[in-house]
Amino acid sequence: MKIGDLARRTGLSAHTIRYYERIGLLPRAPRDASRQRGYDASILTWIAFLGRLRTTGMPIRDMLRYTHLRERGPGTLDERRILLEAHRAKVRAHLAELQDCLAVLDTKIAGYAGPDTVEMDNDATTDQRTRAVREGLARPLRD
Amino acid sequence: MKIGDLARRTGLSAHTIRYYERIGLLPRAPRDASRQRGYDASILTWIAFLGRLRTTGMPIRDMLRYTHLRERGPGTLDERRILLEAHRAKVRAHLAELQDCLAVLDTKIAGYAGPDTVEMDNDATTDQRTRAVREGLARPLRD
DNA sequence: CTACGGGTTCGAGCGCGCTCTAAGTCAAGC
DNA sequence: GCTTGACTTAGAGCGCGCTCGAACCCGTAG
Repeated sequence: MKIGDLARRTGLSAHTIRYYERIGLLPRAPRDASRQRGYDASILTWIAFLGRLRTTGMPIRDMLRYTHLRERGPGTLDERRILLEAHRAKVRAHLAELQDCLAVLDTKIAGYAGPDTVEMDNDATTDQRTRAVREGLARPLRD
Repeated sequence: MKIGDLARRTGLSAHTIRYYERIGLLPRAPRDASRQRGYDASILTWIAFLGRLRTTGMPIRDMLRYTHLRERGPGTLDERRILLEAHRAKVRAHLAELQDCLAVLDTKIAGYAGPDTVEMDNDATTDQRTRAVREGLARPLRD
């Protein structure tokens, strides 16, 4: 598989793939007679995994740490697990935070849609009234 | 309230608060006799709301759009609602994606922890053996 | 033979969201 | 009066993760 094919199959650009190789996220691909990279299908799973790490907000420097541990072989399993566990904790925390923000957003949007409107400056996150609204103690306001 | 107090109370730096004012996310604060900004407690709720938008990944340019609509008054309520609804949809999608990634991460960590550590195919430059393992032709190795 | 659509390298540039520097003003405390 | 420290401005700089440009090399189709 050439770099263009890989790009199409991963959604990364060829530029990005070369960049990942340059910084060490991807192993140096073997070149053919005209110095072009040739990829094995196995790279797809690794790229997909990197994608998960990226999606969950892992900085490249941490992906590199993981990658380098992996290259050092089975002696680094514990370290890798620890690294992933730490990352998982961050992802969970972020998830919780997002869910919280989403609840606020829901409340606010519900306020906009409310049948009765009092024009007030209430662009708050969780002020008294918003909390009351969420608990069904008051009707939403628009702002 | 002066900018330093506001910084302490919001977790933003004074630099960032000035920056937000400069770009229009925060209204121009009234200055005192020595040109220093004086804040009213009401700014806290607005900053908290901006924080929610930021946490949920809204780019500054969209926060600006919202801010400007808000400044134009009640005639923009519909537009604001639409903007927030669109944002909410993105947040929900992102949340789902994160949950999916988290599940993968859980599986992978479980793989590392097991007494028989199974070679997971998302952590591999999938070599011959790994492919064989996947097809049940060989026993798993640690990598 | 030539044009074209890939690929290669190296290094510069970009968009984002801050973050900091420099040079100055001001008010309070010793 | 002097020091300290928080504030002011305009504007430069930074870290991240790409993204692109320039100049060149190949192999194949017309």
